[in-house]
Amino acid sequence: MKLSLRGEYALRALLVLGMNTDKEVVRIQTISDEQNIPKRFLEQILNELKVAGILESRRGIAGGYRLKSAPEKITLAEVIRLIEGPLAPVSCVSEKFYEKCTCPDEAKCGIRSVMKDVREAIVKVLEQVTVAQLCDRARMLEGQVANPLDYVI
Amino acid sequence: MKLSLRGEYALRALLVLGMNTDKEVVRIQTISDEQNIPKRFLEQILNELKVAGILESRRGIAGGYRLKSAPEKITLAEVIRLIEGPLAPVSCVSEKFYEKCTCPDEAKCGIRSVMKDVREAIVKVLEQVTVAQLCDRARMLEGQVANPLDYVI
DNA sequence: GCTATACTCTATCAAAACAGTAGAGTTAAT
DNA sequence: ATTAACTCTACTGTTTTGATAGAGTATAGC
Ligand code: FES
Ligand code: FES
Repeated sequence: MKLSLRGEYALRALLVLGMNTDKEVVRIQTISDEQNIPKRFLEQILNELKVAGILESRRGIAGGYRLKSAPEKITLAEVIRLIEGPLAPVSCVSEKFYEKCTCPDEAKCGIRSVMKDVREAIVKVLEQVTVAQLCDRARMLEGQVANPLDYVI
Repeated sequence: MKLSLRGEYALRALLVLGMNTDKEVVRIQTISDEQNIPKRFLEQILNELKVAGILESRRGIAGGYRLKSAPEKITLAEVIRLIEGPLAPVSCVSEKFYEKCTCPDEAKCGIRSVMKDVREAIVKVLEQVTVAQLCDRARMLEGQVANPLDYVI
């Protein structure tokens, strides 16, 4: 049930980019330093996110990456699906990456029934949370109030 | 976020054993046939479940496996934790298998905050569902009413 | 006691996934 | 022109996964 490091790195990079939407672009080196991610490995991941249309880049000496669309538009679910594949614990309950499994009868499978619930629980969280919210949480944890409205009774 | 085949096989074997609590024991061969699981692979898995105290076995010509405790006592969470390890998507939010990750500051990590929610969602399902309930679902899907009480208004 | 059959234990193995490294190439600001 | 950044493709070592193999041990039934 684990996320690969590749996936974790992708999310952590997006967090950095989300925190720096004021800047034109952020360099790979900066993200790499800030998050302890091997630079050459991170290059691949960011490029993959770019090809997928989540990031855009500028090349050359003042180059770097930035989010292509608003941080509110990018859900963690889509990022993880892109990097990792299915969110579902077994492929036979996956919506986007369905594959039938070796069970004799999918329609009567108790495991499948439970795993559907698990998938739904996971998806519910990850499709709701956007990069913007990820950043809000990070700001909150740093003691900076992200949104004062949260504290109005 | 995927379960390995090993874990899936374990659950499917437990489903069969749960459906056959009336019998003294069930042979590996029977489970293997019923669920399309490679027999020699399944042997290892069942033995692992036995060593962990979830199953018990009888050897010899009338041998086989059965659940050691009541199907209501065995949760899917404990089985998956045994076979697969952590339920959490990243190790830094795992309760039973905690390991710190490469993030610069765990306490201020937005990813970690979200992944905690995901872990909780997964655990909520898998710690609630027992082998008994797994069997109920399977019976339900087969059109047999598992428990007539469910239909009393 | 013998035998057939089932579980037990350890080892091995091929293929895939994972995590990372390397190098040559392209772009663009100065 | 230079330099510092992204780009693209390939490779490599390690670990995990999904098995398979073989020798050994227990037991029911004759
Ligand atoms: S686990 Fe996929 S159908 Fe049974
Ligand atoms: S993901 Fe583990 S602390 Fe950031």
